[in-house]
Amino acid sequence: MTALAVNSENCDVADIEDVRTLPLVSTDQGARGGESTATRRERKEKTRQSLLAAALDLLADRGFASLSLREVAKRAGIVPTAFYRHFASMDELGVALVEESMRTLRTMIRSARTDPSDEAFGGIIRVSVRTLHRHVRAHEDHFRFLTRERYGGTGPVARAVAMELRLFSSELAVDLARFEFLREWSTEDLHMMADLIVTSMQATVLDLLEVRPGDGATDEAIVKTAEKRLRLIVLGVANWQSKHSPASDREHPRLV
Amino acid sequence: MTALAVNSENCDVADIEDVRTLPLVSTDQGARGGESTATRRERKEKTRQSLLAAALDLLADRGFASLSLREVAKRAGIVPTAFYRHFASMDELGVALVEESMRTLRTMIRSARTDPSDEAFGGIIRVSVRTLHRHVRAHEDHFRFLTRERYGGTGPVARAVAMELRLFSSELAVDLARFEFLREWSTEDLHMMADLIVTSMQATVLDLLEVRPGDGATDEAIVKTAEKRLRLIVLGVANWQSKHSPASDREHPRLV
DNA sequence: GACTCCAGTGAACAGATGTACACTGAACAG
DNA sequence: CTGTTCAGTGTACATCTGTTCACTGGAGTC
Repeated sequence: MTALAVNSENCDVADIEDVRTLPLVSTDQGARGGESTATRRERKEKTRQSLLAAALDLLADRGFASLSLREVAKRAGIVPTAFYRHFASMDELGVALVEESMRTLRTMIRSARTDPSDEAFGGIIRVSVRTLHRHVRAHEDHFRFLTRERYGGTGPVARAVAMELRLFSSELAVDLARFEFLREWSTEDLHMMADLIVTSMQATVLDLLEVRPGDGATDEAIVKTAEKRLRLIVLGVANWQSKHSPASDREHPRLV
Repeated sequence: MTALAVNSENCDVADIEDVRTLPLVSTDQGARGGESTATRRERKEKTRQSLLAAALDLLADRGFASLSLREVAKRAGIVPTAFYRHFASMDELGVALVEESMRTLRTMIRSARTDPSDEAFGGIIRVSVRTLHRHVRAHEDHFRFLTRERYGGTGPVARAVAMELRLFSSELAVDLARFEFLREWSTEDLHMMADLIVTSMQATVLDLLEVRPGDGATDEAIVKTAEKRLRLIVLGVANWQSKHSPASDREHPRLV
């Protein structure tokens, strides 16, 4: 138990970050072989990545809860006990996986935000859904992990995912607030709308992850449905608005 | 292995149904004690229910995949090996649980359908959401199980849930088709709309299941948000309609 | 009353699991 | 060159898992 505590103190992410502040000039001296030999920290980081990759790999068709430490270690090519050099428990590995997956998701958001799309909601919808589609296909494992653990999980992992997704929805609400004709909406309603959009997007992700080759439903069809769904929501929003404040009966940028 | 096969042949639901066709007059003769003594089939059914209840109980804060046969048996008050008298595997128990939960859900639908609500969508929304709320609170375990396994599970259990939910969504689409001003919608679009509604309802269920006492969010707030979400969707639908077929610009029954 | 059936028992198994412990050897610091 | 650090190894153990097998005793049948 004492040994475990020591491990958890020495092998955290925090540790790696701390170490970065130490003098690491010795790399020039140490890394002479070029490839076979590497600095100790490099090696450690590498097997850490192996562990994460191994876990993600095994998670392709199972829940995180059914993953055993030994299994992950074996697939990563290390002995079970060496696992503790990197994570104090499977839960910690899981949280790290959430962070990694969330990085993917955030990259997607940034990509969608900075995309050259005009002010029209219709353009935004098309671009957003296509961005989503592209990223889901490029990182299926991450998205699968996130959706699965969000609803299926229970431990610290599920909590971490839930928190991040709530944050995500809030950010979207802020984005929405920028739109001219949503200016008069209450924050509460904006959040409601953001949640609806996020929920709808999650459904799309699920659809994309569940298509089996030769299942009838193609990616194209799913994307089209997703766009329709969002257009439906936006139409509701527009109408809602004009109902509550007649002043905004002026033209909206082409909506659909 | 042979023994197992024999068990799975003898202990299915099918078996119980078959037995019903046999002469069961002997009950009059056998059940004399009144309560302590019971017919053999009654006893069996009772411990079967115990098994299902035990599993559902354990599933309160865990995934089905992390449930062990021994655990369930122990909580049901029987020895592990006796489990096989009722189910050939945990998966089979899981599927039975899906059926039981789905019965709850269908009861809810029927209750919502036959409720005295006028033709107005607004009334329907209010009644539906309140019906949902009531049933979720009355059978939290069932709803928790269904949502968790739908998204988190992987095995036959998850497949069973997915199938039932798809069916559910289809039924809703048929219901929607009855509305006057949706008559011109394509089946495809109706399904899209039904999916959106079901998805939104699922989100509501999740919200309801995740409130912790003293979490800020009350049941009332969740119900209100849920109603808003649905109203938003319906508004979108109404507008969509009037966009695609100008003929229907006539008055809709008061929508919100 | 004698015989069959079968839900539930209890001991036993092979395998997997998490984790403690003592170790090795190469990267590292002086 | 010398001593330290530490990622990774191998052994070991207690615990839990699914499943087998032979059994018991009471309900059900004739």
